[in-house]
Amino acid sequence: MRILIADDHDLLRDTLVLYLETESGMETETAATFPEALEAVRKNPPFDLVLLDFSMPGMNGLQGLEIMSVEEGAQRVAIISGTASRDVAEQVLASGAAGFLPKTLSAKSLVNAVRFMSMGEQYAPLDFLRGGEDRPAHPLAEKLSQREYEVLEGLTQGKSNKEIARDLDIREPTVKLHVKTLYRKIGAANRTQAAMIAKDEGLF
Amino acid sequence: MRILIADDHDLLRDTLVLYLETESGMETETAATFPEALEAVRKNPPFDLVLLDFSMPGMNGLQGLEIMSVEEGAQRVAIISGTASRDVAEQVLASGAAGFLPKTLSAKSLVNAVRFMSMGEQYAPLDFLRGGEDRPAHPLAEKLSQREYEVLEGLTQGKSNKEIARDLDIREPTVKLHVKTLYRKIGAANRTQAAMIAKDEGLF
DNA sequence: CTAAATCCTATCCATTCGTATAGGATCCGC
DNA sequence: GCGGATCCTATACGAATGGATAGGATTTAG
Repeated sequence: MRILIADDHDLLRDTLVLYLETESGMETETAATFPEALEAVRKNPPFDLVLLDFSMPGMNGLQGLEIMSVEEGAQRVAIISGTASRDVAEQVLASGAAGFLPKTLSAKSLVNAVRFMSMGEQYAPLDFLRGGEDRPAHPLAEKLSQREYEVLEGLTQGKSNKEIARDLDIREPTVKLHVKTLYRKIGAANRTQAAMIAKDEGLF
Repeated sequence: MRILIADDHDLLRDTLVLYLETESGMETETAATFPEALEAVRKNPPFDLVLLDFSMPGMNGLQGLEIMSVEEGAQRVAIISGTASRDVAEQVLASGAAGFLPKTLSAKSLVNAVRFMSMGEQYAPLDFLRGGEDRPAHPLAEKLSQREYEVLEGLTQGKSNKEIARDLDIREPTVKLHVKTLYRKIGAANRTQAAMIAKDEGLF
């Protein structure tokens, strides 16, 4: 089974390659950037599975996934990420990727996931997706109400109160109240700080 | 040599442990959160070196480093991070940590760095620090003037124009102009978007 | 040296943001 | 059913932000 691992973290790449080859006898190739990965797929196909880091040079988030997906030499493409949130994972899976692998996955689970995906299945850790379907389950997010959570998402996208109000179909004064109360809850002094905090906490 | 590896990415932990033990015969212990790491250090000392992930549950950035540094069982403490920037690295080193290890380091370099640090030296990859000493050298940052760069840093910290003006010792109207022009340069519509863009690009 | 470019400073004004305050709606446990 | 909690709505106002415009200082190219 041939696998291409594209990740700019040498540390992970080096150790993961060793693990996959010694523990499960897979044949691996590596790349540190998205262009390198593309080149590897074109020069040395085919790969049973291509693992792309969500945040590496040239990747540009979902864009890289789209490009790699149409390559002949890449039968299946999966995203691996250390920071991405549930929102991102859902977008990845909706784009038809073979799977989404957070780096909080154990090495053993990853091997199983790789096998699973190369058989044509779509993989994602259930607890990762379930985590937010009903409730945020995040240390910070769980203090916020549903509305406040939605408003905070708007803040992280740099939207104005008016835009958020339109998107959520509520009045602007209401948005302003939610904004103010969520500042208190997360300890922000203004909207920029709120957005940065949410980002640091890995929300959205 | 006993090493404690604290990182919430199981994938890295599993593979790194295997690597360190088989390739260089080090004795490792692991933790997935900062509290776990603290417990390990107290229950099972001493460790020659403690590696702390900069962003893991309970870590709180530099705060975790300070706490761990005063522990008896942790002779030396180093920070490991996949996303932190040069600014953070400098703060870490200034706090008296044994070293700063980006995850872009190769596995081989990491082993060398671990040995180096356990001998009492302070380690940091030179190219990582040098990268921004004279010039930003960043695709996005190099379009900005020095002042605009400094103002943008203030934005990412959620400061008001007035605060930024005070910190840089310039007038507030000037800050407002820099803010406006840097919006144009980086394609932001407001300060929150500017901050998020800078964050995404890994500045600061 | 002159001219262009870049940066710092400044003023004016419309819009947005942040906060306080308050009434009404809904859902819950008791 | 009746508090109590939570959420949505609204008004009002001072503070901060975003944009337009313009003059002066400094640097760089020719």
